[in-house]
Amino acid sequence: MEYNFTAIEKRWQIFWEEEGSYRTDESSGKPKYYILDMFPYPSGAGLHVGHPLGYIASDIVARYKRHQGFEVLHPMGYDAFGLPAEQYAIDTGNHPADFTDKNIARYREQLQMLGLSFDWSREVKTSDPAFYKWTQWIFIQLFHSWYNINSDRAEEINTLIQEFEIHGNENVNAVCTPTPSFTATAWNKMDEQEQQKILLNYRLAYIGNSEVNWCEALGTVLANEEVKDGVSERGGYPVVKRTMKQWFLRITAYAERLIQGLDTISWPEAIKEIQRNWIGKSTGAEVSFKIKGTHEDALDLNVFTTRPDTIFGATFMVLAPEHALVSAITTEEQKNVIQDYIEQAKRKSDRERMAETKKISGAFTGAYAINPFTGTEIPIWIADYVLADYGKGAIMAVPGHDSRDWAFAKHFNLPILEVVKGGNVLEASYDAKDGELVNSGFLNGLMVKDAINLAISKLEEAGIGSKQINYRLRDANFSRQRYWGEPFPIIYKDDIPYSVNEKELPISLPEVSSYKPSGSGSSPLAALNEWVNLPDGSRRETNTMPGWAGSSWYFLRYMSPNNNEEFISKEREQYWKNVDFYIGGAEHATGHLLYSRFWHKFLFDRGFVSTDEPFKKLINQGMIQGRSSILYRKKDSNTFVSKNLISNYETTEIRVDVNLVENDILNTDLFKAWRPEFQNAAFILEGDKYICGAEVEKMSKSKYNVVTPDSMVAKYGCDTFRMYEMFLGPIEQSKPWNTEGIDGVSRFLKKLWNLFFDKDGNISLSEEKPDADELKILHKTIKKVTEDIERFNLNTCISSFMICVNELGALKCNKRSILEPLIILLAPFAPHISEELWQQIGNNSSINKCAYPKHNDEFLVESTFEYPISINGKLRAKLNLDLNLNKEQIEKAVLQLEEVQKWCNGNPPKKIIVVPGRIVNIVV
RNA sequence: GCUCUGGUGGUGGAAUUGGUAGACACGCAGGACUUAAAAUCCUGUGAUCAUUGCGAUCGUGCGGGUUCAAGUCCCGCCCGGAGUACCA
Repeated sequence: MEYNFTAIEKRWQIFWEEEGSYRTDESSGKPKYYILDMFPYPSGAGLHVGHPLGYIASDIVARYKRHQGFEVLHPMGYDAFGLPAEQYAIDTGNHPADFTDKNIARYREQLQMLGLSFDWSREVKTSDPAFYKWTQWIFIQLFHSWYNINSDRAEEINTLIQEFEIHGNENVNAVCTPTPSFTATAWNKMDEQEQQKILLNYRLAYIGNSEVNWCEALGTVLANEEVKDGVSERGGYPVVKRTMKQWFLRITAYAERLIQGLDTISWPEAIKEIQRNWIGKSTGAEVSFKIKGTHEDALDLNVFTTRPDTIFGATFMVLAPEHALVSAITTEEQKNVIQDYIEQAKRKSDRERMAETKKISGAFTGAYAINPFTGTEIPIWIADYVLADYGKGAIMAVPGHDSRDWAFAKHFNLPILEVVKGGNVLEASYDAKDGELVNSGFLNGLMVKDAINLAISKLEEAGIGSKQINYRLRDANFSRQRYWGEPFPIIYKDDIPYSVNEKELPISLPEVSSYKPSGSGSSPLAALNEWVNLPDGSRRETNTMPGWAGSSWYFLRYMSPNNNEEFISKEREQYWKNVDFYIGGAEHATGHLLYSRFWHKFLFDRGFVSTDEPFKKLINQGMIQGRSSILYRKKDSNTFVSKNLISNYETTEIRVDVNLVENDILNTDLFKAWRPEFQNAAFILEGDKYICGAEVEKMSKSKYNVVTPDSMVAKYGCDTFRMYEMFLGPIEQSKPWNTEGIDGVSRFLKKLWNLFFDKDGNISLSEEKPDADELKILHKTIKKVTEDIERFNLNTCISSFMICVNELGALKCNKRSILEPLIILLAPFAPHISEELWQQIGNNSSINKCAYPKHNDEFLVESTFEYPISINGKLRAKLNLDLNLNKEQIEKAVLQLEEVQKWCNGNPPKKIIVVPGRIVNIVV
């Protein structure tokens, strides 16, 4: 019987579907295992061969865990809100939902074709009102919460209101927008509007009037994570800073816990490091400087520094141009200079500012600060190398020990002072935190570390400074001026935001006539007068939520996807807890993976979930790149020159569809038919072949290098395709797609198939007892495959299967006792062929229900070992010896070898190292 | 610049605790079967030299070191990929 993969795969996919093989059942009483793939955005292009890499890997683990007796949650769904659908809607006038649903249908079809064991009954999409009802609900919880530093967690806003009513805000220790202090009496006297304004300073979802990333081309603001190199991540349009009223989420409240939590989860070190850097914790001190000529209680200049030890070396101060004190301290003579500089800085876009980082610029305010320890007067400058929104927006410049300050000092001819020994401050700044303090009064003679501590305690004693920790992380901008996103569950009364009643959820996305952003900074929803303006005079929030809102919690929804009463069923949450194993790309390191952790910690604080990290283990699959095929066109002609002949001609390169090329040889007939302009193409061949060039680059339509899983499955079957994707190499590594090697896997499955059939094509298994060799082959494979799945080395599993089948083939083994466990072992990797063979050999229930085979060490015991004999560390001979021999016996046997005698040349060996069961090394 | 990664045959890759470098595949070459091709099977395949046989030397980005023994550990460099970028 032929191995007809098309028929086999279809048959079992229908069977599993009908049988409900992959339905998850929380009542099974088994231990749970939650394995998750990252939420795909269903793009119009569908899947290419790179996408399924992670899906296949997670599917193998899911199936393996089921065989191991776990109840497995392995769901799939769609991050369905997003810009491409909206852009399509703007361009065509069609509803983005239609476009999205069409794409989802295509995605699902492709995923099902791969035999992935998802529980499709749990499929979710973020654009479904039944889903975003709960995204809006979580937002309301954020709105109704504040972060209490004393209890170090988020609490319901009522606990804050109660505190205000009794003690005012004097004892409140919260992560909040700076708020003047008030007493209980004052609070109780305030009217509703005043109280709400104050509460907004404390809420975890709040409205801020601050600088945002405005992207004119997209007509919306973007989060820091959505801006790369001064342009939008999607589309690459310029982004400028602009002050707007926006919703923010107070993620900064969780900065420390987001760092600490990294130590408790099993993630790639690289991703953890990216998150640590993104959060950007730095420890130092806040120091307050008096300004010359102002009174005691007048303006102080506060700075943040990580090097309080170098305070004696501070020879000037620098403020950000936007700093609040600038206008107050600037002297009459310097007013114009400063004004000009501020204007000039304002005009620069982020991009220009970045491009000009090497250019040094600044202006002198005319004012002086007083060094609290020396009394020295220090000139105060402004410069755009100091950022307004980091630290205090002001620094004490120590040119001797900070390279940026040094460059600034050189440029403006300011004094440079050495206060830490170790470098030559006339040549370059000495930034290392290592060395002895000099020229520094009471710090002299101390090493940097001790000096930092002493400086801080002196500052604290004098009441002019304290230890301080700063984070680079900013609160997350949560408003988008877009149509295709979740509407906010917020209405305004007299400009004060209130959450809508939870019973009114979901606030559905209304129909609009135009999907275009208004451009003035409001969304298409703002044009819907009837929707916006409510009968009682209040009005709705018209922004929508960003793309990452739904993806920050979707993995919880899979646990109880149809629950209409709660965002997550309590008992289901108790069972599944969090994701055991998460697989996806590394590109979400500072977006999705950080926001999800933030939301999860928040939900944990508020008692809605019982774990404080969402994803216990994370693996990043590598990218599969495209391998483009290149033709060389003779200049100004329709003649194409084969690759190795191009040095004789002047040629230009063009890319050709990789589907017209096999093993780098162009099918010239297909090429002529590809496009009308190539109909009469001529070729200069090598022999009778046209050899193409190749380049590795991103897989994309425009490069004609897209290979789809559909074409691979049609040609080789999905079992072969699945195994080949795994065989390519370690899952984490990026590599170019190359179809050539797939034949090896295809041959392997045919060889396996043939083990089950006699030469007339009839199924034929022997019931004979297996011999020691056969058992060894099987159990060696079981051991290796099991260990490798546990380590997630799926590529070497495939090699082991190949070795096993090759060895059994050589023995012509067709014994049931060997082949039956083998196909169970293989079932997670190639489920269809395994199920087919399983049922052909007389089993009636699905192979999916079988327990995974366990290896038995007894069958693996060897009695002899072929020792590699090296002389001076180089392999010279081999010798088969009994493993029971002791060191002396081995030594004796080895010395008698002719080869050894030859190398010894009559002299006794200097030294012999014998590692029993491993190696013998002789030093001569 | 800083941080993280990686560098092994013609190609994808293996070597899990310092112990036979190149498993397993692809490709290539030769052979068998065939009228022929495809498919299948067998043999060979790191490089150089020697080839009548034995063999010898080199070899995991480069240069050092530790060790009986280094792809693996240590020190210093080079190159690629990713992240980040005036973060005080």
